[in-house]
Amino acid sequence: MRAKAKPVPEKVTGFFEYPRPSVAVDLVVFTIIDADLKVLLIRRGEAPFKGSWALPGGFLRVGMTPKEQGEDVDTAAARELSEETGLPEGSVFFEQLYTFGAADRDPRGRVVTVAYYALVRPTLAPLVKAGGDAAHAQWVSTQELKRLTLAFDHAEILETALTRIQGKIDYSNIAFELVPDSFSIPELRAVHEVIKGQSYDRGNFRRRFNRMLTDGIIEPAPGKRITASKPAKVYRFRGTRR
Amino acid sequence: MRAKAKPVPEKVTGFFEYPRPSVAVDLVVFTIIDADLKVLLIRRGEAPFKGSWALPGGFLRVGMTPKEQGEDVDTAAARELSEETGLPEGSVFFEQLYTFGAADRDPRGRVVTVAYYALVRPTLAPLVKAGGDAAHAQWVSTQELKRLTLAFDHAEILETALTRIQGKIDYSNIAFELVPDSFSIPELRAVHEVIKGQSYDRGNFRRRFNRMLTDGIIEPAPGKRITASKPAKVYRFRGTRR
DNA sequence: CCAAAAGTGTTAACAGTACACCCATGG
DNA sequence: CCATGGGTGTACTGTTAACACTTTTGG
Repeated sequence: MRAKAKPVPEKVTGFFEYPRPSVAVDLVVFTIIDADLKVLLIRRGEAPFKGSWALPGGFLRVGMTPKEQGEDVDTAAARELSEETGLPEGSVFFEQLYTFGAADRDPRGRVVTVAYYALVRPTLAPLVKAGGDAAHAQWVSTQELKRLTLAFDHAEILETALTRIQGKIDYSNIAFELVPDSFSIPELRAVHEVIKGQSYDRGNFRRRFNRMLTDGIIEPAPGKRITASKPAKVYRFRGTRR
Repeated sequence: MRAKAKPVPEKVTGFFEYPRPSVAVDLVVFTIIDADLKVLLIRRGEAPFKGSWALPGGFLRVGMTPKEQGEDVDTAAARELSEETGLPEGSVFFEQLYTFGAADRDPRGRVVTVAYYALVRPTLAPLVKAGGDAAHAQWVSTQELKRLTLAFDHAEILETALTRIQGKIDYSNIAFELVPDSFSIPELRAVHEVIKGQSYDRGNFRRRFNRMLTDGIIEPAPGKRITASKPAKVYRFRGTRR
């Protein structure tokens, strides 16, 4: 059912003649501060939804000519992520989440948004508000978030992101994106607990961890964690450090 | 060369003034015929990639006014799916896959495509070519597909879809979308084997299946399968029959 | 030495794997 | 009655889960 509908000029299907939607990129940026899962939100300064919280994001930059067609959607996400957090590109893990395309999701006009989620290491999280464009961005706890009303369909996007990371933490390495470069087993366990909203048995978690050790996914790191009690050994993740 | 964007009424952020990409929907439609996983492909009739195989798809219909903003992206996928297969809407399972947004993925201009995958019951598969617009659509085996060159980035999209269903079949119910309404255990096992490209032990697969029985996910159905040997009992999936 | 949190050990239930064997049917 | 493929049983192994116990630190 391509361009059958329309009379077609030579060679080109003619799809340029149809109205096109705007394409946006929205970001669900997570971090963990004080053993609490937080999301980066901005306060909207303009209508619609003026004054309410929203996910950071922006529009895809599109070129005018076939030669210069603008940026990749992934590139746009990386750019926005860097702009909104003030952190250098490449320092934060991110991944495409889902595309939201309800016709009426933006009252201003037709906007299809490609949502991404990102995980900021707690080491970097405090630096975020220093960024230029990010002056209005804030870390909001996912706890108090239930009481807030978000702009557009951003509540749904956020819910999708939460579900995604809750699912992926069990079979992927995303948990390592939420701890410092070297970390103790209890620290990693705390990350799992915060994200899943449940507690894990110390011993059993440790055994799972040990399998990763023998599999070479993680390795011992120098140093210890100074706590109020017995100090914990620290480890390092031996994986793709983008 | 393309329609300059529209002037914008007051109050609006002005994103309408920027050039916008076209948004397409592409479909990876799977079925199983003769114990072989097949994908629905079309032969392109126009440049670019004239004559080569491509995924079915089409452009998102976008309205011109804030009141009439066109169809949801999901709706567009459902519509395309119905048009390309000739099957009624709602008869085929489909789900969003991933959004492909490389700037140069279409030489004609900027096109961001939201890819979906769909699973057609083998009962319906033979009816597909009867559909009006689908006269040029064909089921192609995923085996011989490796030897073909697909248009645009469709090879990558297809690969992503394959990986997705191979992953999901283990923890979801998508396998039931590739068998008739009533099916035997060996038939279901064949689906798993075709998709994963490996064989499963009869007895062990049966045990897994039995757990679903006691969990009430499936239930016995009337009838038997007539084979060249001992007839198999048939079952029914008690789930969302979209 | 005592509280607190790291780290170890033990056991039972369950799920995955491999494989041997029985059963119903068509030819 | 035999080949074929459905259906069952069993023994081994690894994983999960619950929980008790030991060790090392700071105060």
